[in-house]
Amino acid sequence: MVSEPTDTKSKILDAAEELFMEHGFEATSLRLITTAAAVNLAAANYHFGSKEELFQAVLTRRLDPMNLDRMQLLSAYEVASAGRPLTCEKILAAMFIPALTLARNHERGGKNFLRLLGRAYADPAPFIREFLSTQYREMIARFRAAFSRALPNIPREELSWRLHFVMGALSFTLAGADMLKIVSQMNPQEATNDELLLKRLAPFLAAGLRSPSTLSPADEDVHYLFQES
Amino acid sequence: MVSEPTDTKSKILDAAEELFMEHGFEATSLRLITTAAAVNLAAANYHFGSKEELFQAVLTRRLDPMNLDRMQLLSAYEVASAGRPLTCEKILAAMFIPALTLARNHERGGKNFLRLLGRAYADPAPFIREFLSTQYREMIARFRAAFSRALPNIPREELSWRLHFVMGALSFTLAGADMLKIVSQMNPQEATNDELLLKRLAPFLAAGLRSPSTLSPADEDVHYLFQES
DNA sequence: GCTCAATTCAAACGAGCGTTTGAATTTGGT
DNA sequence: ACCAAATTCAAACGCTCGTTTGAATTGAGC
Repeated sequence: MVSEPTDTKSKILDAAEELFMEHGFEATSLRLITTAAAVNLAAANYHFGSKEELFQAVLTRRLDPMNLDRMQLLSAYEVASAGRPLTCEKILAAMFIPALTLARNHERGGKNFLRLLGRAYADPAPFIREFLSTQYREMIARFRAAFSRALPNIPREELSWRLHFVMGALSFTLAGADMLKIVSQMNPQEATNDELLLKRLAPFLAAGLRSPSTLSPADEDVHYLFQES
Repeated sequence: MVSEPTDTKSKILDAAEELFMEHGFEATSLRLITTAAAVNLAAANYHFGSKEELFQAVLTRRLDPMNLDRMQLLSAYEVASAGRPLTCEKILAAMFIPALTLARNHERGGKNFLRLLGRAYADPAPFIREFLSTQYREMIARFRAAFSRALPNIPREELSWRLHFVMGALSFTLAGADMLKIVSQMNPQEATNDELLLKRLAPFLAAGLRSPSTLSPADEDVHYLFQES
């Protein structure tokens, strides 16, 4: 049993995390948050300044440690490999394990936060996009360099696309199992098993990352997507 | 030059499509839409009933024909293959080509709509999720069956996951190139070239789809993601 | 040219929003 | 015990929202 927070600031953050996840940024009012947190409405503005700053605080609280963990884990793998390039699976593990740890450690807020994060990726609000951009820049740069060493035959440009696809599949997957109800009648027990989910996602993405670059030798010759019959 | 619509209903749909794409559902007001469309505020409720119904009308207008095209294209490929299972690339082409056609045909609204659609996937509003779920159910079922024939060695369950990842990477990619600015300093000319984008995405996803199923023989034996050193 | 339904319009409704205010209360140092 | 800073609180401010209303305008059929 996780002990409930006692200070106003944490109570607001916890309630905001859950409600932002459930309804999105725009559709979640400060009155809804402060009522759920059992604090006064003005406390939100007093402690965080504005609704936007509260949202950023919700993200920062868990995102900063997670991305730090990712980079430290990647560094540890690189040290252990003694100069040899890492496998794609290893690099993906450095991305996924901190996310899994987050999902498990804070049983109350962990999964909620990952869903919130996945949805924030697709939010059109400029302040959200700028915030995420700066939060991720350093981590993405580190992982891009690692993938570049792991896949020396993939041109930089194509690797950028593939890293983009990886982030897409990951965030979409973390954003929630709702789409699963469309795609399949998934076993609900398994659908909530994040570890198994990422164990399926990692090999899928590793295979895509390793696939030979079709565009680098002669971009203009690749028309198989539109071939006839 | 595409001729501007003259009737009120189309003017509202066009303005709503662009503004919903730019700001999201909650953050876009009917006043903003009707002002941009140069029509009276009440016209939105008169023609569409409510803001939610207007949003659904925006999606339906292009989504229904696109998904019909996808299914017809898949059927055409299946007929042409004369009973032999299709390749993953072929099935993915049946998913992607109608999206590309949409992006190119309506030069004004095409790309806007795809970005709107990609963002709608991640919108937490229940009415949006239910709407998309019913809109996609038939198409997803058809493509799942096609992939199942193309990949007989992948267990049904794992194929559901992989189809989920495909939808994730696709919708994330369609939702906009904003994340690309994080992932890389992408060539902006290329970043807006949807055809080339999907020509990079399709091989990436096909490789992931074809990768051997690691979990089917003995689920509990796969711990490589957490192996030491 | 009249009729009647369809459409457009300006105006308003009630509600909820983020934020601010200023007083009341609590807290921690001396 | 006292003071000053930090925090909580009820109330309100100004604003925008989606929706509704009822009259004005349009337009096709007879």
